[in-house]
Amino acid sequence: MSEPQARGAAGGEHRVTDETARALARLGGTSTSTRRAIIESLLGAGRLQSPETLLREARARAPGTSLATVYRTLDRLDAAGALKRATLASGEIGYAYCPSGHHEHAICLRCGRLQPVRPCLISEKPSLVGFTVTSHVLDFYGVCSECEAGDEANAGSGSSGGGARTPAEPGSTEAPSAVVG
Amino acid sequence: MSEPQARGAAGGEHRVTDETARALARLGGTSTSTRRAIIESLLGAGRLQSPETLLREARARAPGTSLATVYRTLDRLDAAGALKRATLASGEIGYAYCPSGHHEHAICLRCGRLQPVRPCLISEKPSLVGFTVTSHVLDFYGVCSECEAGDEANAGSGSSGGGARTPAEPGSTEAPSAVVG
DNA sequence: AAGCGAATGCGACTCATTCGCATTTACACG
DNA sequence: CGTGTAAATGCGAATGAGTCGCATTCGCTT
Repeated sequence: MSEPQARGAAGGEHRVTDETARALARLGGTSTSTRRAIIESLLGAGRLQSPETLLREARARAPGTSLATVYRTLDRLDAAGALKRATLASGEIGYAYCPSGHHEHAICLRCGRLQPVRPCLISEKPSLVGFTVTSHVLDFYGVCSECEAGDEANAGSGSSGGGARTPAEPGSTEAPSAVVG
Repeated sequence: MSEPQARGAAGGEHRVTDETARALARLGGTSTSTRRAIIESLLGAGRLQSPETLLREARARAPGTSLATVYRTLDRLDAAGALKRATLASGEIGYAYCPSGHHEHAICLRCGRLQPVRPCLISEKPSLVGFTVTSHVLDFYGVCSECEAGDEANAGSGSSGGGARTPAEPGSTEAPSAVVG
């Protein structure tokens, strides 16, 4: 649900634009206003977002944008190995842009916030007999401090058990994108 | 497309049965023949399998099994944190059972073979400010030696080396040949 | 300014996954 | 060793994310 509590991008204006250009370039092909709108929505969020949300935000920048194009753009990003996809605790599927093949993140299953893990924890390949590693994904699932705070604030009124829903069970079905190098 | 392959397990018969019982217990609730059939199909594979394949194999053991129940069983396994789900290179979605919350694997994107990484590379949580980690997933994607061998065997006739994008047969159930482990 | 191929919007379509409900099964109890 | 009851199942319909085909529009090149 969710209103994304617009996070003021304090100070990063220029950098965001820069990153947008880079992402746009990654897509290959021509650079259209629709694509820019989608990329900007993706980058501005800093979290996993549903295609619907992405569409809404993209339309704010480029009216008339269609859901199909949102998916097409995500596909291209995925082909470039720059897309993160995960299923949140709510069941919603979220997408996010992740630059430069960095695929180690901390993911808040409540709000979808995405935080890169630095430095890379897996810098060298493990010794796997009979297996050629081409890429890896390391995800830490959990709850960010803001969501946790909201939790406590809500505790005591109404649904107490609701909080314990299905938060962090390990088996969340996340789907890796085939990140082909 | 697939060979139900008479399960003449030459060695781990007993261990498989044991593991099956454990998995069955994990599901909670009652222990039905349908569930056992599904679990056995899941365990016998040692790789990511599509729900359709799972259904076919389960039916060989318990005729009349329905796809809905396959999904229901997978759901329970997921809730218990014992399910691995991934999309293979062919686009097929595969499911596999992974015991005891171990979530570090080497995954062959061609054939879906799953190989646990041991010992756990991530034994302790990283220091992530403002984030409570509840679980993690570490996957190494690549190609297993068998698929690679099949590749070379096929190479030479046909397109030039660039290829590689040729989608291998979806869900090719090739002959198992030990080694994994 | 004109030409051309890539990109897009729209709506129909696919297909994995889920649901509702009547029926069957597993297990507890007497 | 029958019986009762809640859980589990099968079936087919329903849902919904994601894709496709095609006519139109847009970006870039000349």
